[in-house]
Amino acid sequence: MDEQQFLADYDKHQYDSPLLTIDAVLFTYHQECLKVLLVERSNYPERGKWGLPGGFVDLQRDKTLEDTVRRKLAEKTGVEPPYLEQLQSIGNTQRDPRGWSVTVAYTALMAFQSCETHVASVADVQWLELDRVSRMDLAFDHQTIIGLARERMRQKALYSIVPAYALPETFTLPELQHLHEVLIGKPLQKKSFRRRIEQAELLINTGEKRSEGGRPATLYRMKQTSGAYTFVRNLED
Amino acid sequence: MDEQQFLADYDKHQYDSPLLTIDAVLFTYHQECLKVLLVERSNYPERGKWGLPGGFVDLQRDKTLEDTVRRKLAEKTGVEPPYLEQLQSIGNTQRDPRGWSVTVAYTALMAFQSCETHVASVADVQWLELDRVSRMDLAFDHQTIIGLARERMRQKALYSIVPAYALPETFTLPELQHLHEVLIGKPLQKKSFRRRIEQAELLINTGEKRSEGGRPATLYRMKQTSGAYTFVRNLED
DNA sequence: CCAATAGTGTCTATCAGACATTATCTA
DNA sequence: TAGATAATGTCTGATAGACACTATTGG
Repeated sequence: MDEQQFLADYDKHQYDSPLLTIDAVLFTYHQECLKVLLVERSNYPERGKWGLPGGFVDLQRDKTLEDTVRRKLAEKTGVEPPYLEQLQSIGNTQRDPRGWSVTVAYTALMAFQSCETHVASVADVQWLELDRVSRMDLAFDHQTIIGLARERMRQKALYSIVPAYALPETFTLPELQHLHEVLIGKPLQKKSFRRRIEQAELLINTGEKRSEGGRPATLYRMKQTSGAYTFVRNLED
Repeated sequence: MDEQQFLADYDKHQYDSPLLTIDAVLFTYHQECLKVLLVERSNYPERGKWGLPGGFVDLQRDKTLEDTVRRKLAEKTGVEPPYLEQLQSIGNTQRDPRGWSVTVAYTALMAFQSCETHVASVADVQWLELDRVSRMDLAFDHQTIIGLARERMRQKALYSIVPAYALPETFTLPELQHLHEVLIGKPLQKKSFRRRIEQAELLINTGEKRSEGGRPATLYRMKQTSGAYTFVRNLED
C-alpha cells in the first residue's frame, strides 16, 4: 500500500481519542483591579456555572488553534485581544465528566474599554474581579487554569512590560506600575520601575498628560516591539 | 433533561474533532554534543522518515497527558526521563496530511548512559547530533518543534541549571558549563558560571574527583530542588 | 499656602564580565 | 619540569533597592 492509498483509506475514528477544547483566560485591569472574563454556561456539563470562554475547534472555519481562540473571544467581546499567548495544555480523565478531555489554554490581555459596551450588552458574559473569582465554584478545572495564567502574568510582570496590553492604548507610568504591583503582589520602587523602562526605551511619550488630583502624569504608548522585550534582570520577587 | 441524562446520551463523535497526538523532544549531552532522540517511522504517514517519539493517547492506560509521554518515551528508551516539561501545543490543518491535527509537545532531558544499551539494541531509535538533525528532512513539523525545544533550553541555560538533567547523576562543573555553552551558543566566563551556582548552593560536592588530563575536577550531584531554582539575573545573551 | 500626585537625584548593594593568578594532576 | 585542565582573586561596570528630594497640579 502506498501513502496515497493509506490516506484515502484513513479513518480517524478507528481509534477513540480525547475530547479537545480550547479555553482562554482573558485578563484586564480596571478601577485598580485585575479582572477576568467569565461566561455563564448555558449547556451541560456544568450548566449554570461560570467558566472560561472557549470551546471546540471548528474544523471548517479554523485553520489553526489560535484561530479558534480568537474566534471564541471575538464572539464574547466583539473584538480580538491585542495580546494572546498559549499558556499550557491540560489533559486527563478527571477534568470533564464526559471522560478523557484535553484543553489547550491561552492567556490573553486587553483594555477594559475596548469591549465595555459589547460585554455590558449580554447577561452571560462578565468581567469579574480576580479576588472574587478565586472564591467562586467555577466549571471544570477553570479555577486551576486561572491560577496558572495569573502566575504566568506575575512572572511576566517581573521581567517584561507585557501587562501593559491590559491597559488602554495610552496610559500613565503610575498606572502601569500599579498593575505590576497587583500582579506581583507587593509594592515596587517607583524609581527602579521607571528607570528600566526608560533605559530600554520601551514607551513613546505621547506629549499628553492626565490629571488625577495632583501633578498630571505623562501619557505613554507602547512601541510595537516592546511586548517581546525581556529585561536581563528581574525585579525582586 | 438533567445532567445525568445528558452525560448518558452524550456521543463524543457527534462533532468531528482534530487528531490529537503527543510528541517528545528528548535531549541528552554526550561527547561534547547535544543530541536528540529520533525514531524511524515504520507506518504511514511519513513512513521511512525520522521523527520525534510520540503518538496517540491510550484512553485505557493513560490517566494524564504526561502518562502518555512517559509511556512513549519508556517504550523507546527503557526508562522514564528525570526531566519532563510541556513545551507547547501546535494545531492546524497543515501539519499532518490526514488533516486537522494537534500535537502537545514536550521537552525531556536524560543522561546518555541511562538508556545507552537499550537504544543500541534497536535499529529504529537513535541519538542524533543536533547539528546533523537540523539538515535532515524530518516527519511532519518535527524540525520546527525541535527548534522550539532547543530555544526553550537555551533560555533555561541562561537562568537555571535545568540542563544538568541531560548529564549523568554526578558530573563536573566544566562539563556542565560546556553544556550551557553549547546551548547558549557562546563561551561563558568560568568565574561567573561557578559563582552563581555556588552562591545559590545548587549542587552537592560528592567528594569524588575525575581526572581529564590535567587537575582533576570535583564531581557534583544536583539537589532535589535545584531544577526549580531560577536566578534573578540572566547570563548575558 | 497645603495636599496630593508625578517625577528625579543619588547612594548602596549585588552580581555578572573580564582576566590574571594559583592549584593539582599526568607525562 | 612542562603542559593541561581546574579553581580562585579581584577589579570594573551595570542595574535594582532605598529613600530623600523637587515639580506641578487643584483647592
